[in-house]
Amino acid sequence: MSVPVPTRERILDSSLAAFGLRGYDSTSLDDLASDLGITKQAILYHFSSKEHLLTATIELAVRELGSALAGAADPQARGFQRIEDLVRATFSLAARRPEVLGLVRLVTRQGGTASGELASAMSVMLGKAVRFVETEMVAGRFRRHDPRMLLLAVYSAVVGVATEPEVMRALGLEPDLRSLVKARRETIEFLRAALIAD
Amino acid sequence: MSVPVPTRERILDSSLAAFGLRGYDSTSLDDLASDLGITKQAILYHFSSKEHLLTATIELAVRELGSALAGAADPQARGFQRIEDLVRATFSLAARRPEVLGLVRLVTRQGGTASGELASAMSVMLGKAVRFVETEMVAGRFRRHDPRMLLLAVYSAVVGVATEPEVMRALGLEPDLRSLVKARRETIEFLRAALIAD
DNA sequence: CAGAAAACTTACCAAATGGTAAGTCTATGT
DNA sequence: ACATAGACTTACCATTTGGTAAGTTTTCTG
Repeated sequence: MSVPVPTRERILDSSLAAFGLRGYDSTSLDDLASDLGITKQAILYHFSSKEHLLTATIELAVRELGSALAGAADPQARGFQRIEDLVRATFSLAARRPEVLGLVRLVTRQGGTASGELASAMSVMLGKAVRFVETEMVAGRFRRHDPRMLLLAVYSAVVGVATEPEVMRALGLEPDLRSLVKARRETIEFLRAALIAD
Repeated sequence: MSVPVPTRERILDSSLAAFGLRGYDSTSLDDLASDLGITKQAILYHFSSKEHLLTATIELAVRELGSALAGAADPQARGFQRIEDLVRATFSLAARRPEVLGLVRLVTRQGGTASGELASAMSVMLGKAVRFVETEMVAGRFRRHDPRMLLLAVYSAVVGVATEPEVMRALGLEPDLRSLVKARRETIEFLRAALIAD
């Protein structure tokens, strides 16, 4: 027998999916409630306002993102292997739970009140990444660039490829699993070419 | 004396800025109207519904995007120079009119009814780009990749860098003009490293 | 200058939305 | 058995939203 999932968690799951895939303003509490088979007031019982729900949802997304990336980042790995691990983890997350990256993107774009936590969480992750990339450059394993700009480009390329199915369609590629696998491989090759000094 | 701008165009300008920067659902017709100092019904006089307004706004964005890129793409240019021209044009557009790329992104992400025209316009542009990249690869001026995947990565990297100020902030970079210029230069170097076979 | 079309505004309206207040049901501890 | 607290639902409510209907003013045209 499966343990029943507490309503609070079910609400957070649903709102992560809805906010991440469709947007905050496009998702009404009534929509969420009827998806879950409860009433809007049940949501407001657990989260005192829609904005509080968004805050809690962002916290959940930060946890999911953090654990997805932390699980992939072997601190022993050096050079391009570590980048590849992270890219794979990001693509895996994009395939399994596209809403997580969608919400990250939503929040990073809109700024907003509730984004403080995500912003600081990202700052921490990116700070580590900057130091790693710098070390690799000093060691001569990566081409020399501005580490922050490099990461911005890498971040954009990976998240973009992983989360823009419509652009894939415009390119005549169906955004199915096989194409995503191919996109991942190509993205990794692309990054390898950009990063590795011959 | 300056010629007065027709209301219809002023509405389109405002809605392009609002839809592109804040999103469709987050922008009410009343908001747009009061920004323009007219009533909501004046908007509905020119555009029979909010969705029609979105359609017309997308058409405007497509025109702006098309002319910005067409102006940059010298058909004589070969090899990486042409990529560089396009990247410069994209960054210039992102700095001058961030809402255009914002709207493109909004539409490519959400799909939606009104996206048909943008999707087909993008298909045309991307189709040309694919053929160009293929030619360059055959001529040995670019590294061999899947051209579509390569373009997806390039598109994502450029649009991402050009339109995600919050990620720049998380990296400790202020999204001002100087940083944008630097981001442009680094992005071009990044792409050059990825594309050019030594 | 008449009048008709274009470009609006004022006045509404129904539905949706976030939120409040109060009640109901159920489990639990005493 | 009973009070109590948690987890809801039913019943509302004020505001916002996209949209309609009916005027009113401006502009063009014959």
